[in-house]
This record gives sequence, structure tokens and C-alpha cells, in this order.
Amino acid sequence: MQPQQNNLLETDLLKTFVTISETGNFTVAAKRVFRTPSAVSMQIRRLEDQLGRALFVRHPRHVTLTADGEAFLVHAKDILRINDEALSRFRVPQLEGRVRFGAPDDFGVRYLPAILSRFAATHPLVEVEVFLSTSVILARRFEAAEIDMILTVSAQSDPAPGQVIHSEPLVWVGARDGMAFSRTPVPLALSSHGCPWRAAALAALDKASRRYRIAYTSEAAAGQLAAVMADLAIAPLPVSLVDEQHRRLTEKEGFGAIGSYQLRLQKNPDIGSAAQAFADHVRESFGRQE
DNA sequence: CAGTACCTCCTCTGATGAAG
DNA sequence: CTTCATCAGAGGAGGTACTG
Repeated sequence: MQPQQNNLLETDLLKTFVTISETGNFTVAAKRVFRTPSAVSMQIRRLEDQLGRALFVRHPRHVTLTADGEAFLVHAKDILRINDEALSRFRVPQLEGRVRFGAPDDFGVRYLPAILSRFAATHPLVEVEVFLSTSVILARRFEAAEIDMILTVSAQSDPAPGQVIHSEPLVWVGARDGMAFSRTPVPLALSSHGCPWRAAALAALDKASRRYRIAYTSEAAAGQLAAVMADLAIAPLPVSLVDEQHRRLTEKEGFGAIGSYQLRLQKNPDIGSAAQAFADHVRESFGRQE
């Protein structure tokens, strides 16, 4: 692979590269950047030719970053961020203000860093005050007008207030080589009372006439995962939290479908333009328009 | 300076092979 | 059988050099 004598990196290629690194998949990334998979494939080949290094390891069903790809990703994100900052500096009037945003703890760990980072790049003068807690507590503070907007989780069938911005299946999860799922009664690590995941999971077990005992309760998914990793219990969790350290339990082990959960955005009707911009940004981060 | 021909690049469709 | 990355060939857009 001979490096090309081109000293300028194209932001289009960088955007595609970053998108693939996020999705781990050329086809999904192609949809996100509104190009065909073949066009994306060629863009990456062009970038690799320009750098003289392979950026991805091609697996049968997905791609992963090489060590060079990991290193280049940091620079690619920096360049795109600077690009966004430069554009936003001249394209849109600078919004100022403050937004009080509440979200579930797990959301804070998983999604918030990227959302805050991108929002800060385009709205550097807006102060974001973040409240992380359970959906129940967040709803209470939202009702008391202590928070401008909140994200809450609800069951698929639950007629909860707010706009659905994300939906995802819940699955039963155990430790990768664990045996907790085979015990009778099966030990569970659940979220706190009031969480729709908890109700949906128990309903699924009741429906299957499966005997269980609640061994651990945690307000955050991290607490449930700790019990799962120690093989002390199994837990109902969003499918996106399952990785190579876990074992996804299915009908084969006697754990059928739980259903899905929804992430809903509620906002105060009379929020300012800065808070409105943040609400739009959160929605767009999940691919939803108002 | 405008028009034309040629070249390069990009994206598309459709096909292919690998792998689950 | 399905999914995925990649390849080949075709067509379009834009840039450049040439000509009158």
C-alpha cells in the first residue's frame, strides 16, 4: 500500500471513517452517510491509500479498527470537531443560555458524553446542567419545574408522556461462562421498583411459569451488571449493553422475549431557544425529528 | 471569452465470493 | 439462504486544456 502524495484529508472521508468506527459495519454506516456500501468501501480504500495504512480489519460480518485505525480515529474526530466549530461560528447566530437536562444514570454513561461533546462544538456558549437519576425521581423534579427537559424510560405498551426518541429490545443477560441462569429458583438482578424493565421482566417470567427470586436490586444497570458478571444473578437489560463478557439468554435456556423499552423526551413548553436547541440535538442524536 | 472535447472522480447497479 | 464487503462496468458531474 503506497501512500499518496496528497496532504489534505477530505472531511467526507473522515465522516465516513468515524461512522464506520461507530457502527462496526460498512452497510449500516453507508445508510447513515447516505451513500451506497460500495461507495463507502471505496472511500475507505481511498483514505487507506492516502495514509498508506490499513484502518480496518475486515471480518465476515463486521469490521474493527486496526491499531493505526484507533490512532487515526482520534485525529479524525478532532478534525471534524474543528470543522463543525468553524462552520457553526459563521453559519448560525451564537446561542447563549442555560439548559437543565435530566436523564437516567445509565443513559448518562452510555450516550451523554458524545451528545454533550457534539452540542458543545456547535453551541459553545450554552451552559448545560445535567441531572442523572432514576426516571421516577426525574419525573418528580420535572413536574416541580426544577428541570427543563428529561429523558425517561418506559415499557413499549406504556402510554407515558413525551416523544419516543429511541426504542430497543430487552434481553436476559448472564455472565459469559456463568451458570446462574440454570439455578432454581433463578436469581435475578433487577432495577428498582417503578422501572418498566423490572415489571416487564417479572411479567415474562410469570408468563413462562418460571420460579425466580430477586437477589439484587440496583437503581442503575451498572449494579445489575456487577451481579451478572459475578455470576450471582441474571438480569433483563437493553440488547445494546450485551458484549463479549456476557451471555445473551434465549428460549433455549428457557428465557423468552421480554419486550422493548422506550426512551422518551419530555420538555417544558416554555423553554428558551438554547434549551430548545439542546432538545433538537438530543432528538437528532437518536435519528428522530420533531 | 465562449464552446467543445477530454479526463478524472464519484456513485450507481448488479454480480460475486466468503461466511454464518 | 442471508448478510456483507468488494469488484466491474456504466453514466454523470465538474475541471482543464484547446480552439476559434
